[in-house]
Amino acid sequence: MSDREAVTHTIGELSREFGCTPRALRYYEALELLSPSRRGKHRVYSYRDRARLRLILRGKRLRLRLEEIRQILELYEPGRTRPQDEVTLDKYREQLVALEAQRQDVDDAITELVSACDVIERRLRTPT
Amino acid sequence: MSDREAVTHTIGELSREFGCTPRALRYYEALELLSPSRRGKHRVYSYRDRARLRLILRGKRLRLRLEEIRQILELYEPGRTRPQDEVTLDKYREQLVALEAQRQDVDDAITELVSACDVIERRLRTPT
DNA sequence: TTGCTCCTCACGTCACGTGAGGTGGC
DNA sequence: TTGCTCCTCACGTCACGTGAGGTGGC
Repeated sequence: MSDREAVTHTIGELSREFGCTPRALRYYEALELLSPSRRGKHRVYSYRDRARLRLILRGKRLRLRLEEIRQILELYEPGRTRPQDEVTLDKYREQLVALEAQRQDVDDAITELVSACDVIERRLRTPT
Repeated sequence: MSDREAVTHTIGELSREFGCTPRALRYYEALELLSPSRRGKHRVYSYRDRARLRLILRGKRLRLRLEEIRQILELYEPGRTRPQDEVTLDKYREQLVALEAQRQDVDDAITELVSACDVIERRLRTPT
């Protein structure tokens, strides 16, 4: 067993390292995204759990839903094969379409807000 | 009483016209964003209610929270005055900052997704 | 009588936040 | 004994979606 595999973490350590709350880690466990072992009642996170958490948070940055992240994690369990890569690629491309729509949305909102601000500013400048 | 003031709407008409569900209109009422009168138990929406709904949906396009929308609607009840305009302007500017952060977020996610797709595509092209 | 629209609960969704109350080892 | 970190419920948040079961007028 290499050193790397022997390293374990508490829930506090991991949440501090990745900037999330312990509650979030427990929630990921409830959704079966993580399954740390126990020492008594306390959770013990292995090197592999830590790697999975990194992937989970990456998925969140990509704005995937936890359920989608769970499916992707499942795919990468035994060893990568082409069909698994293709499934992941499909999910990513779908998400890309969704994100581009979202960007358009936000851009529209910004445009609308800027002109709304203009209207009010103009009104404030007109004498009473 | 002008024609315009005499026009009323059912919940079904309004939700169809604005592309939202009846449930949403009832929810806005529960939050006191709308307060239609009643004919028996049925809701009757006046011209003014309709105008408020338009403002609500505009706020949603601007990605404001319903509670914030409620505050803005309150400001415009009796007649506009400078302080009210200034409060609205402040809210809008805050929201603009939030939206710009969100756009950056989405852009980052898109960039990350595109390169994640690249990695997988490259792997798929390499022979087994 | 059948359809349609409307009504009021009230639970479900999503990703946690936030106490409450308790345990265990330094 | 005091602090600290951990634990398990379990309710709250936000903006509705989704039945369930019932009413009223054409």
